[in-house]
Amino acid sequence: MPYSLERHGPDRVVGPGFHEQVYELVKRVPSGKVTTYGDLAAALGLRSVARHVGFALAALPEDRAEVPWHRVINGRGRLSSRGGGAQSTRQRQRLVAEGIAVSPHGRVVDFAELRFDLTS
DNA sequence: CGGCTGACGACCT
DNA sequence: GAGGTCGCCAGCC
Repeated sequence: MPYSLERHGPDRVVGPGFHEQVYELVKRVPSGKVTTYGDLAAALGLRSVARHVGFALAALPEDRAEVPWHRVINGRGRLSSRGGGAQSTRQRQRLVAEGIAVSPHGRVVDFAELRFDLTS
């Protein structure tokens, strides 16, 4: 079973604990820059919770527009959002709108240089 | 308390 | 590059 709002409704995942910490961290990523699930996890002090960072973003409600979730990609510099393809397309368009080039394969061009240092 | 599920990552073939 | 395996652990039944 994939993620569903039925089980992980906004009022259940937003607010307490982990998810909210992830959102606060993502909000620090400036326009034109990107970060990774692993970096966010490391910034939270738990390298191993990268998967949960992804899960937290998957559970991000539509009304949390202040959280730039589209700037979060995986450690290999690729877009990995699911949301049934449409979400991935939206992420791509938002990145391009910020001046970030994305290859046909979904890889962020010059990923290493656009990668935002969360610890700075 | 036990089991399940992953927007991941490191590593291997 | 393209697949597969395994470890990780918070939040939800």
